Amino acid sequence: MAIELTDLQMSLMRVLWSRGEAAVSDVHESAYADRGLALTTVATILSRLEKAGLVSRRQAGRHYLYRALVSEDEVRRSMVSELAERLFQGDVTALVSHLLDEGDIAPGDLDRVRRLIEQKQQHKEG
Amino acid sequence: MAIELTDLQMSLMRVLWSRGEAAVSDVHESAYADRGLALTTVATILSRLEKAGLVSRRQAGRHYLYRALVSEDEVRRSMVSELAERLFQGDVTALVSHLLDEGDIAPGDLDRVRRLIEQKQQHKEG
DNA sequence: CGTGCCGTACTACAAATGTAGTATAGTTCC
DNA sequence: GGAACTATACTACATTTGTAGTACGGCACG
Repeated sequence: MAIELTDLQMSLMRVLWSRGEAAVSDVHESAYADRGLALTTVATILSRLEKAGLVSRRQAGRHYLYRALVSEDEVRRSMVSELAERLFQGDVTALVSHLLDEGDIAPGDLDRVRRLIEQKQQHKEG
Repeated sequence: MAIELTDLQMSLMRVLWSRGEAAVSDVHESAYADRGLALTTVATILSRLEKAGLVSRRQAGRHYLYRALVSEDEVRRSMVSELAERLFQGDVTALVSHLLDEGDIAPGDLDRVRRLIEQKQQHKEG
């Protein structure tokens, strides 16, 4: 169940997530902007992802349409918890603390996060 | 500056972080508990880490003593921000939200986190 | 009907990683 | 001094990933 995607794989998956279904050339055009990838490179990655069971494809005319088999949220869950495991021995709270400490969060956002927590706590109580 | 360590590398680094300096055999004994690694495997990883500039070593009698050149916190910062980049396009607040949403945080810890934020906000104000 | 284009399949290759065996050099104990 | 032991160095190999070239098959247009 542990999903680990690299930057490159993520950038292609993102296209599939946003489009639902996409041909190799579609993915290529979207991902090409970021990185100067050859079309065959995109095709290779997509077939590898298919072999790995992360995407499926169906014939549509003469080309294939690819579709993600895992949701972005699943991937996020999996990868974040892998990271928490790797860096904080699974202590998610420690990860949150780390994030708060690092100061990568703007003061305004800190407030937003606090309200998020309060909301969450009221749900529990309610 | 982007540091990316795999599980295996992390488990060896952790030994170095906790001991300060350690011989291959020390690292092996500590990491062996987790995974049934051969001593030469540990040696290989350590020399690769040295080549990568993440650890240094000095002769001590007939063996080497290894020492980490990057701190655990540096590694955490780097890897967490890589992940935030990869999964949330760098939006750290989104990562925090995700963590709060996933419910992997015990209610009590949620409280702890909230207090942490309040503290942090008072520091800013003060 | 032939030719060219489009898209996929197959092949290739270097770097990194997990994993470990073998060779070698120095030390220490009879 | 020789034998055994110990720790490191070197070599090896499969797998994954990034990256792309080439070959091949089918549809479309003239």
